[in-house]
Amino acid sequence: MSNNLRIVIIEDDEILRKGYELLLSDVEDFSIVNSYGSYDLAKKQLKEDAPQVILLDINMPGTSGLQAIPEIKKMLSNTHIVILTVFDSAETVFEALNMGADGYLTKNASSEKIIEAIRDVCNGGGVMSINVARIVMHSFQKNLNSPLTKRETEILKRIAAGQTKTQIADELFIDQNTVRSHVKNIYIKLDVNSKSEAIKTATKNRFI
Amino acid sequence: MSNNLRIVIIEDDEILRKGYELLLSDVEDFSIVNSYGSYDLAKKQLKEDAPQVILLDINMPGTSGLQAIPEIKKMLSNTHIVILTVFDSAETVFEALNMGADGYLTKNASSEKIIEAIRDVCNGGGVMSINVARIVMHSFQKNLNSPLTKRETEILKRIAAGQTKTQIADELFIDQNTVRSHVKNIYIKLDVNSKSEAIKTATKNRFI
DNA sequence: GATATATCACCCCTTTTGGGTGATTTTAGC
DNA sequence: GCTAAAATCACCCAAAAGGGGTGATATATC
Repeated sequence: MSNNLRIVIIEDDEILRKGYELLLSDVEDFSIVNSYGSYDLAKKQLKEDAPQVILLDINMPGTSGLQAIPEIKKMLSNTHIVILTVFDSAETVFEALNMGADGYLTKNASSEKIIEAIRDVCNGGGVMSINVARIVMHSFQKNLNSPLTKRETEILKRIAAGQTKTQIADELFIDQNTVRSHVKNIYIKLDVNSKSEAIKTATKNRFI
Repeated sequence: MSNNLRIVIIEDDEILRKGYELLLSDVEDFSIVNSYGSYDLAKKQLKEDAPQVILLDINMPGTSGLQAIPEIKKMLSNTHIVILTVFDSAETVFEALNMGADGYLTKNASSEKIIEAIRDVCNGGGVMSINVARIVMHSFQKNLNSPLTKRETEILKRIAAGQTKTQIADELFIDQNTVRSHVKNIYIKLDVNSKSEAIKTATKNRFI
């Protein structure tokens, strides 16, 4: 009993919260030590709860789940956070991962997936449900209709990496003037007239 | 029969290739139209094969799977590519996704997963197996031990986005001298003395 | 053979950068 | 409440990089 996996649920929808509680307390080696309707309600007691895993909703009254992540991480550095939410925009996913979430499941995840995810994060894994993976994957796929040539793309990538034209010229074994020439063409094609604009436009359109 | 899902397998290991063939040809609405031991062997006939899905290995004699992706995409724009490989370094995964792969499975994926993945990509989804998801997730998680303060991180992010100190000062409503001051501290903390080095170091260590 | 791409050359001037040395005010941790 | 860290601003300097203009040439690619 004492070696059970300690779990806390933070979810404002009472039906869902009770549902998760029921589901997870049925698992032999899981212990639901507490469940809360918001992070604000949870935060004073989390230290005492000392959970290994927190199932965290994002959309909650008061402090949002995203804001809560760094606070939890600070307070309980060894606790794994699994986001369990309906939100699945690319921005939300990335922000959650950036904040330090160990997993991101959407609420249509099956019981087995949730249980599996809890075990996985405890073993140092990261977990995401398939539709989240889909979002992440798509956000990586380059725009195939880039107006930039191969060389121009190469150069713009390096500019985005902070390299100067001199460095780029050296590393590509071409003249600085050639780099300048490419950069000019890049600016024309992207309809910009500075480095930052070029990076912004190219990033937004996934040309690099 | 004519409405069957047309699949091509490109995999140099004959045992595996035959195994996949056997597995997938058992699925009612799947048709293995062809299978090849390398992309070089496949490329002349792929157009004729007109597959909806290609299962593609990465490590193959001749043209690698990664190099093959853009070629396939160009030749068969509506064909979905699912990488099926033992390689699962973050770089490889990202490169494959960047090249335009629609899925990335590792070879320990179960039969059901592979079949599910094939159906998923045909429905416009992206697919990744759990260990790949793990890699992707970890590569997103910021280094929590960054020596940089919040403000310094903010400023370095903007420098990485190609903004000049003037622009940064304007957008953050602070003086250019303040930005300069922060940048100097950033350089000291990262032990670098130029923009590009700072971006490189910070990116490598996931400080930004 | 025409068009796109990649390569290089020289002009101009303005902006940015990086280094140095300082100070003041907030903010945050103990 | 004290102390240290962080954030803010000021002014010096010279070198580097940036951006705009206008060209040429070779090599692909179609």
